[in-house]
Amino acid sequence: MQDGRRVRGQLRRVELLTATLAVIERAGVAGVSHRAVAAEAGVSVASTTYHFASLDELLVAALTWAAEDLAAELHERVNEMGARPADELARLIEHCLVYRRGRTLAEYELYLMAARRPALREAAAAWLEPLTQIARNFTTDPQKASLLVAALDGILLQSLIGARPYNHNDFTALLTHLR
Amino acid sequence: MQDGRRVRGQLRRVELLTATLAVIERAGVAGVSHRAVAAEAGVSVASTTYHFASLDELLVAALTWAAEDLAAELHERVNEMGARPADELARLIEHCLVYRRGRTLAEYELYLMAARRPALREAAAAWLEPLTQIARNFTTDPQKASLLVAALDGILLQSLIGARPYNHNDFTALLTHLR
DNA sequence: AAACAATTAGTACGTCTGTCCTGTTAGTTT
DNA sequence: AAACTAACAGGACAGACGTACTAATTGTTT
Repeated sequence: MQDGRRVRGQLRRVELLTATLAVIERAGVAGVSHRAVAAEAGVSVASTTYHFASLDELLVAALTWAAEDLAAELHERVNEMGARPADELARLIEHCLVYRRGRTLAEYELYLMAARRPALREAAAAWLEPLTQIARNFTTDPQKASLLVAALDGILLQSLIGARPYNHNDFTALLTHLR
Repeated sequence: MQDGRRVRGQLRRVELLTATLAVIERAGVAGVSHRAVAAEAGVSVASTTYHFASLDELLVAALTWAAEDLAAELHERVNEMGARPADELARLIEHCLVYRRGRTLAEYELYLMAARRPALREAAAAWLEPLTQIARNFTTDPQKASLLVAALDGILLQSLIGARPYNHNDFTALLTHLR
């Protein structure tokens, strides 16, 4: 049988990771500290240092965890996507930019972290995997698919920053060039 | 006539901004502190706090300054670009990813900062302006042009992270879909 | 029940941080 | 020359930080 202490520990580990994501949504990666995360989770500081010896370890874990989480969510959406992919793809982007805006921004901040740590390349690449799958669902041409993945990244980024507001019709119009 | 003290002050201001960019290239935005910047510039701490009262002010100034700097450089390249735009565009991207890799990464970190401060939206948008111009040089269709701008952002980002290595031929092949 | 292990709480230490304050230098104006 | 001011240096302060250490708590094994 499972050790009850360990399952509780794993639960708290997840609590700490979600708390970390919450902190990042609110204050950015810069706002992450053992104390801030502990406060967010309603937990003692020692508990965070127990599960994640260093801050770096915490951030790395948060990145990989967020990547898995996003992959799982996107995977669901991929399965539901069939009839009118352009419209549904647009709705997905809108979802990321409106209802999940903070989370998406947090993901991009973590995403960029990977550029400085080779150990995270794999996790960051996994991030793109479900997107690539969606793209291949949209068009069979592999070149157009990878172009679409890049464009999705760019559109999300630019809209997050507010340099270019998101517009549903504009976006679906763009997609017609990639069928 | 100009005040000699002020012109020296402005020079030091620029020195501090380039030092800030250098620190960001080396250690990321997270590594920026008054002391780190002062050390990089070989200057006393008080000098940085004199020119930029708060750290935030320093980062904001660094962002807008970097944006202007990049815009100026891209503007030059736009003028030289004529004969074979696809190839030259690919060379530009390669330039950003190889010879200017650290700087490009720094720019993206600052770029993302704008998402949390509405005051920076304008500066971030200015960042896209020369890119847009290049895109319109490449194709007359405005939709394809904005698609290209987004794709450029995505490709740069993904290559910086190392999730997708840059390949010259692949890239020029992608561009054919956007003529 | 007793020995043990996983987890949590409280706390303390040294370091680095942002920022302010005081004095000093150098250039400008009158 | 004297008053003034922009620019700079050095230092000091309180606070937040990462992290290690010790004890207490809780669950498991024997």
